[in-house]
Amino acid sequence: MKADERKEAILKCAIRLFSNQGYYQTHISDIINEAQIARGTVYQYFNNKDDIFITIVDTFYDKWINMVSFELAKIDFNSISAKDYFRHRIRQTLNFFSLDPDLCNIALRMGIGLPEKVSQTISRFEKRIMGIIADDLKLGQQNSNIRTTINVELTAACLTGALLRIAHHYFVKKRKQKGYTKKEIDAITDDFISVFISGVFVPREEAK
Amino acid sequence: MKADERKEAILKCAIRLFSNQGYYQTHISDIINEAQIARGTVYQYFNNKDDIFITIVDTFYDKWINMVSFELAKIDFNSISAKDYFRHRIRQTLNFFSLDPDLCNIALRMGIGLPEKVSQTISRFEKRIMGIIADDLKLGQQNSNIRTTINVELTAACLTGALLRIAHHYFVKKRKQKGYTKKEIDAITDDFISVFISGVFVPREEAK
Amino acid sequence: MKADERKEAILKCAIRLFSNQGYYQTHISDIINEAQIARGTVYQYFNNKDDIFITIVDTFYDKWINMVSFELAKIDFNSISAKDYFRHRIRQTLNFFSLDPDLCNIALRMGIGLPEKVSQTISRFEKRIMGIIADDLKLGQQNSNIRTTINVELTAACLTGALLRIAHHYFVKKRKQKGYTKKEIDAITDDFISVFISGVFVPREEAK
Amino acid sequence: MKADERKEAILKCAIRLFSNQGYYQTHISDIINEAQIARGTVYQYFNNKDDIFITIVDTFYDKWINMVSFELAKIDFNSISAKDYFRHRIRQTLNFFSLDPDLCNIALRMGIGLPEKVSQTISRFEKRIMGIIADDLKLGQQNSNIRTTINVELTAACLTGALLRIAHHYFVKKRKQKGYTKKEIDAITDDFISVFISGVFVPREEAK
DNA sequence: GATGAATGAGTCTTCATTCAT
DNA sequence: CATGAATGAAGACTCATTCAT
Repeated sequence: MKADERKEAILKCAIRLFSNQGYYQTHISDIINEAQIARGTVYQYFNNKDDIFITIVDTFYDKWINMVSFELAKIDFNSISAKDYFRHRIRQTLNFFSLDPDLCNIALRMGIGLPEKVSQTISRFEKRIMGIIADDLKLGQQNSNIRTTINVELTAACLTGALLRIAHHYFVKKRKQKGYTKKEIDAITDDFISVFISGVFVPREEAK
Repeated sequence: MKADERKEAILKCAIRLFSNQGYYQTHISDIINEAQIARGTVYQYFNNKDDIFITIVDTFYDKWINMVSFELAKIDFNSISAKDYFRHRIRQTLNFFSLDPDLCNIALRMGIGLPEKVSQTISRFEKRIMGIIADDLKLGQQNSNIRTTINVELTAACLTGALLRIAHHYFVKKRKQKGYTKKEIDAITDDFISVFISGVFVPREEAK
Repeated sequence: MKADERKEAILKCAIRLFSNQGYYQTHISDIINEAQIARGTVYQYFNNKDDIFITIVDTFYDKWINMVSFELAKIDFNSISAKDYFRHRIRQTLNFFSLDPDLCNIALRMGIGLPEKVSQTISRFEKRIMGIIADDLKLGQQNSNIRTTINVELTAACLTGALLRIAHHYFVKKRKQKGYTKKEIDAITDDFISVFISGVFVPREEAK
Repeated sequence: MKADERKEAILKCAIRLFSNQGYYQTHISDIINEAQIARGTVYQYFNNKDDIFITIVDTFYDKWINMVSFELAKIDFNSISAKDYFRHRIRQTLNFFSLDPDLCNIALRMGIGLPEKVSQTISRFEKRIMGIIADDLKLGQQNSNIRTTINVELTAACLTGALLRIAHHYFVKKRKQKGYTKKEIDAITDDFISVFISGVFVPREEAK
């Protein structure tokens, strides 16, 4: 097996294990059993256990950033309404999380108590999500699509919390063998938006 | 020192440590250093490390249940509007979390990767919160205060996620030396409600 | 067993093992087998393997420094000849080394390739010996007892090399069950002095 | 690259590494990085790590033996004085050591704690040096050039200890970029001889 | 009850060596 | 011959738990 494939195989096993058992209860022994390799082989591809974990979260993070940036580039800001824009954002993120329940679980549910460096990668991820939502809210306020009376910090946290929880709820706890269909994700997105829409957006008549 | 006081002292130290360092990175050595007691003494009050942790979360859980039940008993359901009822619920929960940032942190941010029995106490806690919110939503639907068109499960998850995140955001990450005042909590509550209210409740005119 | 006794017992075993097998080939397992204790017990008294080794060398070093300083205080510099002074110095050092062949071996024969911190304690020891010899030589030159024509640096290195090798030769390689007698050490000292004396000191007639 | 050159290249790198880091802290990985070859290639030229180390020391030993024997053959024993004979011996040895500081370091400073077979090659080297010095002393005694009263064993140990330490002191610790000149080595030799000569040899008047 | 010395199963990590390509 | 992926025995260190005093 080539180096890249082997590294990928190790990561694949590690993702499943970290998701199911968490950082501390996933041992190198588990990984080598799962991947059917020798103990030393792991250390040919990763410096240590932390390195494996960080690689996983960082890769997931990078993919998400790419997805978000790419989708933004495709949007025609003249023809899309603020509501549709938000719906699009929410849908894409949910869609992304839905693609890999294990990665979703690792990224969203790893709490405190991890080694310092590991912990940082997790919190960076969550901070970034919330930061982007806050920026979007401010942008919407400038364009008079978002009420200027809302507490942006709190609203961003609400949206983040709700979003991450929805993701975890459906894609981890209620995971489906074959994943969620596009239709199902759209339905979740619509329900999500219908909860927030009136509270966040100014009524249609008042918007430009 | 009497037995009860000693046990309480150990728990107090353990709460701070578990909150700051998490389950795995909090060692019995840390606890005995902090509590200024001998190693063996811990095992006269607790069976093992898990027992300490579970005692902490369970105590917190029981307090919350008591608070919720007690507050419910005081409400005059004839004179309170659905909106005010929800506002009240949210405010009480936030208030409760705000009382002990360490307990709040332990309860809300301990992810997966804990020993099985420990993990259960955490998820039981979160399930219960979401269950109560879902029940409240259904009750509201029966009383025509909550739109029958909403996805109850999802909305409950949204509210739970937003709620837990807000709690963590303000009471753990942005914790204040002297805790939050009643006024500040009210402000957070109002902001929280204003985000959700129109999306969740039917417009006032249509309600009875 | 009390803490001090236990620590002493561990050190005693470690000294013998380090002397016989060197740093790298002495394993914690060897020490616990020899000392009849559990693995963890070692780590109650020492941070790690390095700590054990450094403790041994540092203790030996401190003893030597004390001996050297103490002996110096007892000397009557008015009545002692330079030759006798040197003989005294040599005898004391040889006497000291002869007391514990294992410590002698550890201190004198541990070469390069040890962990940085460990390596430092060894080289500190050797540097100190050579420094004291160089100081003695300079003092002798000021008092016209030592030829001013000698290369002090080189001569100090010669004396150090010869002294340490003699110590190792007799007290480690040709070690005796019951140690060397005072008489035997005196004989070695005299032989040692007789090799160097005429080459180092100015002839008696020319000295004051 | 031809086989011989390749083997030589590996040894060259290994010498530098063993000298700087010692036996245990020099890993096969270090050698292959330094030599820019593949891991397996090392094992086509050497059986194992010990084999590399032993090859290095043995080669150095053989060179030294050749040098010593060759030099001995050139000496006209009728015209050379005992003092000049010793000076010649010392100069040649110092000269030899000065040629390769790394080999000098490996041969002179590798202490105990090496694998059995490795340890033997080192001690063989040192024993041989001391043996030759002892033989020279005895020869000198037969020719009445060396005092018959000296303790030959001790004196040989002194000379060996001093000689090796001088070599290490100047050629390793105070090594020079371009090596030592013949003139500098002569100076060291003269200083060395002047320390020992009068103490070892019978006064000139008494010699034949 | 309180103590703290002792325990040892359990983990991560290292690194010389092998062998199929 | 050269390569480098794979191996796995071996070693240091951790830490919750026990128990004699």
